[in-house]
Amino acid sequence: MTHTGSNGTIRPMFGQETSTDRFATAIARALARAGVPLAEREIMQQLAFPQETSFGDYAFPCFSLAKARRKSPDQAAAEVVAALKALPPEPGIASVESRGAYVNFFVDKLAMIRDALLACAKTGPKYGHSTIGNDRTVVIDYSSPNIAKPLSIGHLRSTVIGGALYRIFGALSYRCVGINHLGDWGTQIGTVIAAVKKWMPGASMADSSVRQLAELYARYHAEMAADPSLETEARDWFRKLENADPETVSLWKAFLELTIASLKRAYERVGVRFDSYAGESFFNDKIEPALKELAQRMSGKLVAPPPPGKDGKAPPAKGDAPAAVPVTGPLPRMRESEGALIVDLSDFGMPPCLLRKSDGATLYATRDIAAALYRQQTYGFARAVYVVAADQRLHFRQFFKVLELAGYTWASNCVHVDFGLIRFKGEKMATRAGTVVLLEDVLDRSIELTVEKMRDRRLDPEKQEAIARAVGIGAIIFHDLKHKRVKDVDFDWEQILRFDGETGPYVQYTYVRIASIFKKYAEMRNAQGAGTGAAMEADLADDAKLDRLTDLEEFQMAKLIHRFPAIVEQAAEKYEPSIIAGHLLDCAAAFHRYYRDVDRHKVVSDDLELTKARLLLCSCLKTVIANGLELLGIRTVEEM
RNA sequence: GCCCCCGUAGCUCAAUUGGAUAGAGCAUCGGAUUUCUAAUCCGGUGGUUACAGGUUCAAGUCCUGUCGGGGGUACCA
Repeated sequence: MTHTGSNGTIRPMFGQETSTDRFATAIARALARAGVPLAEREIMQQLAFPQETSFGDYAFPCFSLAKARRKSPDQAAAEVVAALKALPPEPGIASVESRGAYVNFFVDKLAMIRDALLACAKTGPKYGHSTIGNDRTVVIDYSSPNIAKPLSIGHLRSTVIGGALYRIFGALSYRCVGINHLGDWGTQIGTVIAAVKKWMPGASMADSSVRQLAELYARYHAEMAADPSLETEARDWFRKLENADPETVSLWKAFLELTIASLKRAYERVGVRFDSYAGESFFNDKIEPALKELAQRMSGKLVAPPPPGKDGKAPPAKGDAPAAVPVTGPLPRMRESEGALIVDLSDFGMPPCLLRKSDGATLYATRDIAAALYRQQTYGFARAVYVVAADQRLHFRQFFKVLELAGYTWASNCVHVDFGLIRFKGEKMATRAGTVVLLEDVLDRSIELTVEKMRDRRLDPEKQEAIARAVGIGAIIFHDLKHKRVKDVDFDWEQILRFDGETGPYVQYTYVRIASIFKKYAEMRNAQGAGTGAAMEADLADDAKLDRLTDLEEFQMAKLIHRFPAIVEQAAEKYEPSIIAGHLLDCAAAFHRYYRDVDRHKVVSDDLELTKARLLLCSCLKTVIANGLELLGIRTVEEM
């Protein structure tokens, strides 16, 4: 079975399929030959990266070995090194030494540089991608806002995390289905209809905006507190909708269309897309059959006849199937209790999962179950991922457990990818309380600030707008994705709009600087009457003299490039885009450190051979940044 | 009440999933620009990893308890 573990990690779905690191493999092989009594795979799992890079590139801790051999760890490490030195050298490994309890390995720097740069240059925009997904389907449910409301900053997390996972899994050759499970049904819809009928009679939807609808909703909700009759009115409207009253239905459809159009504009801005907008209403006619199936599988009993169909006619009578099962002996797990239909989960330390209210209506969990069945049937997913806030943990545990108890083997492939709440000055944000910050307002503000910041740069005014958009919005997305999912975040204008330090603009700026180096190079070549820029970057790998890259900083950049594919896999394995964001920050920092030391590292120089080697290195780092940002949904710009 | 998550520098976060001297950014103090874009770089200050026990060769990480913050907890989604 699958669980979002307590710390948010999830059982590995990759297993042995992860692509291998040739250096780690060589080291494991050598250690096994040198008498470490473990399988090569186990050794590889124990390999670590020393945090102090001068200690080596890979390390093997000898504590457990020492215990087995009844020696001190230092001694064991020394013995291993001695044994290693007696063996023929492994390709790619330059030297080994023991330091305390560790066996530290130094890779052949040139080999690492060559591996990294050639692989990266060869695959270019596909660097970091792989085939481990093998076309298996991953269904990702994310964003999923309610209709007739604009997106708030609270929707940002699900939207960008889901969007990033969509692209990350896609890059690993999973076939992704992005689903926006819109909240387009329920009494809240009745409230909106009631409010519109009351205060906007006769107005056409074309003249109104989602924001207006939201305001009406908030107003209605506020007045409801004083006037309870409004509540029944709202409920009546929803009943009308359920009974397919034509006028009400067309109003509802208008809300839906208006909302989707507005959502699509917002999603386009943050680089997110969906394959399906099948919201709650889509499952209305799938709930009863799903319940019936569940009841059959769990020998449960159905309570209360299904409500009448949309057109008032009786629902298609599919036989009076498994009606009441006599209750004898231990209570069936799925049963009637207090007039409601429940699945008893007390064995698992959870409150019961409610499938039908005592008034016959179905609930959140019922709909999710119907949706899961539908998705399994329709898409045959290998994994269903729900990117939903952490306050829904219990709901997902219950709902997955019910699927499991019903005997659906694929229940173990359902995963709740949870994330911390966005709070506003310590409080949960709520539309009703009016403490919402709208997503689009945040994006706009960020773009404005970017424009201000660009003012003192001499940039082509025509390009300015596009640049400001990419940088401003990128800052917001990156700020969200750089933190681990589990953390709650307090919304703070000052922090979200920060452009210095570990931020999106910092990473984008790295890209800009590298692009600028290439411009400089193109100018130089043109002055010499050499080829054009486009061909230039592509050809670099062919004749680059990589042995000219001898500085430590260059090796360190190559190491980061080399690790990128593993980083992407790790991000998928843990459903954690922040791993990619963190790696990009490392890349950016490594480059800036390198770049600022102009005396030693001027890329474009008179030494053409060295220039080309360095250009290739920079080009690869630029590729990693571009690919990483693209996975996060952030655009790159050539200047800023 | 019970269950779940979180607690690391003044602030926001990392820490290769149990490994070496706990690292970054912001803020603050001090430096670097005739240069391929300073949205940058270098250095200083800043830590009893909430607290108390325990397991282990090794604990920020695992276990128990306490404190603090957040969330959830049968007919909302």
